[in-house]
This record gives sequence, structure tokens and C-alpha cells, in this order.
Amino acid sequence: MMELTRKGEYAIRGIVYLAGKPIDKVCLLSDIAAAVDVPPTFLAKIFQQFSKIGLVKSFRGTGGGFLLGRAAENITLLEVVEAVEGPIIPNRCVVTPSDCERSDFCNVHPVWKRVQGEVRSVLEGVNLKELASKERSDINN
Amino acid sequence: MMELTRKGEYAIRGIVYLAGKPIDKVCLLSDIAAAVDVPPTFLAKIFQQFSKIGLVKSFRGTGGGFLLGRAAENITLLEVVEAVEGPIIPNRCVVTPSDCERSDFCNVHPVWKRVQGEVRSVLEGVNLKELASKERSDINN
DNA sequence: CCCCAAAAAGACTATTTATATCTTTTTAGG
DNA sequence: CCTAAAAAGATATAAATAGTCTTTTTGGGG
Ligand code: SF4
Ligand code: SF4
Repeated sequence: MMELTRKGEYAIRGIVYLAGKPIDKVCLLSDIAAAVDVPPTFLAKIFQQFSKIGLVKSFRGTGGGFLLGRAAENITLLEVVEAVEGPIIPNRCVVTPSDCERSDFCNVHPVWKRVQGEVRSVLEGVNLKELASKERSDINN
Repeated sequence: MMELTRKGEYAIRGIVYLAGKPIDKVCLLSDIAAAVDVPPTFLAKIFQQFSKIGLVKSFRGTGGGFLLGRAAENITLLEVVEAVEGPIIPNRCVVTPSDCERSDFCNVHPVWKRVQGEVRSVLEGVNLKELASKERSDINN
């Protein structure tokens, strides 16, 4: 349960790789894909999504490639994940309580809200700079 | 992302309903299903899983039905969810780091461990007695 | 012993989501 | 105008989800 998809995993790998490069280094999709071990065509789709919302900047044609859209420390893991996976929704009633006519009196409902809050909070507390750094942020795996 | 399946949602509804009944009241599957608005055949499958691990007790034949396997206050939401959805796994590397040869140096890995811990902790902090009570546990939805 | 009620077990189906790949088009540099 | 590279769109396959249906087992009561 609650499993990140391949798409999400690949998205993170790709953008973290970018975050580890100099801010002005334009990277080829093919290079990124090879470096992070992701099917290039799949990563292309993912980076198109990133590009649309400005998480990365893209340049076409000769000498083209990708750059981070903002400074790495200003991009949270939450943004990256939600960009490709959609919002964090432990149960549909957290987004539209009206879907379930039990939501008025349901004691489970607030629990899912709490789960959502906790997960978002963890992911929001991590930025791409930390993720890209060579220093292992956490000793205890 | 991280969405509970119908199966999980139905499972919770069903067992919370049981938890709201007197401890010795044997409930018919058909009654439970009707009360919590779940397809009876689907709920049957779910309760079979519960029964196998002792979360509920079942009785066959005339006068048969279901009882809670233990006192409601001793069953956590985490147990219920994991019984039908499997363990809480935000990313496969949290269970088998060896799957990913990047796990040694990956800074994302510990984040997923943290997410897992937070979610489990929230779900473990809620028991069926609370969920079944008429009092709305949380004012702020 | 026979009938009926109810859960258990297993096979089967349809729909949706995930995981890609392939082809064509657009953009840009030299 | 040729080539490099991303964007867009169509297609394909596999797996998971969300059920249903049928048959079997178990137990109680007449
Ligand atoms: S029953 Fe409660 S938890 Fe389930 S969908 Fe409705 S409001 Fe949400
Ligand atoms: S790259 Fe990191 S987060 Fe992704 S699967 Fe490997 S260890 Fe886990």
C-alpha cells in the first residue's frame, strides 16, 4: 500500500541528478537517463511534465537539454512527487468528502487527513539540494 | 498517490461496524454489507482474510456470522489496513534496499523510511473502539 | 438422516492503471 | 537547409483493481 510508482521513482532520480550538476550545466536527456538508469523515452515524458510546470527548463535543438527551473534548495521533494504522481491522497474522501455520505459522522475520515498531513510534511521538509549532496543526510538508514 | 483501494476502505467500514456492535452479537455478512454499503460478495472475500488471521471470528451454518476476534480497543487501524492491503511501503527500497544498487548512497531512501514510520505511527495510534464510537473524535475535520 | 442457512474457497471477468515504446512534429544552431 | 534535440501523440503490453459466480464445506434443527 501507498507505493510510489516507477514513474515517481524515476522522476526523483532524474531531477536529483540535475540538482547535483552546476546550476548552468545543460544536460542531455539521454545522459541523465543513462546516469540514473531509467528508460530514456520514459524519462522524456516525465521531464515534459516537469517542464510544463517550470520545475525544469528545457532547450530544444542543437545544444539543447535540461536545467533546473529554480535553485535546488527551493524545490521540495513534495513538489517533485506531486508533479508526476498527483496530490497525496490517502483516501478519496480527503479531497471530496461529499463523495461519501458517511463523512459527516465518520471517525476514520480525520485519520486520513492526518496521514495526508504527515506525509506532506515529511516530503516538504526535504529539498533537492539536500538530496543531491554527497553527504549522506542520515546515518541510520 | 498513496491511495487506499476500495478493498481497504470496505474492510475498514465492515470491521468498524462490527466494533460498534455488542461484543457477543453475531452479525450476518449480508447485514454488515448492507449497513456499510459494500457489495456483499466483495465483503465476503475481505472477511475471509480477516478470519484467517483472527481479526474476526466466523461461524458457519445456521445462526452463523461474524464476531470481532479481539476487543475493539486492542485492534488498531494499522492492523486492519495491513491485513488487506499488505504492509505500508512508500517505496520498494524500504523493504529490500538490495533491489536498488543506489540505496547505499541514496539520500531519498531514508526519506521513504521516515514516511513509512509516520504513516504507521498514525494508523497504529487509532483503535477500533475509537473509530466505532458515536462521538466524533476530531472536531476540525 | 435430510434440509436449510451461512461462510469458505476457487474460478472467472471487466475495467483501469502502470509501464513503457514508437513515430511524427516542432524548435533551434551552425 | 541539415542536423540535433525536445515535444507531442499514438500505440502496446502487463499488472492491479474491483468485482461476480459457482461450488463446497460446515453446522443447526426437524
Ligand atoms: S467511510 Fe469515512 S473514511 Fe471511508 S470514505 Fe467515507 S468518510 Fe472517508
Ligand atoms: S534511488 Fe534511492 S529512493 Fe530510489 S529506489 Fe534506490 S534507494 Fe530507494
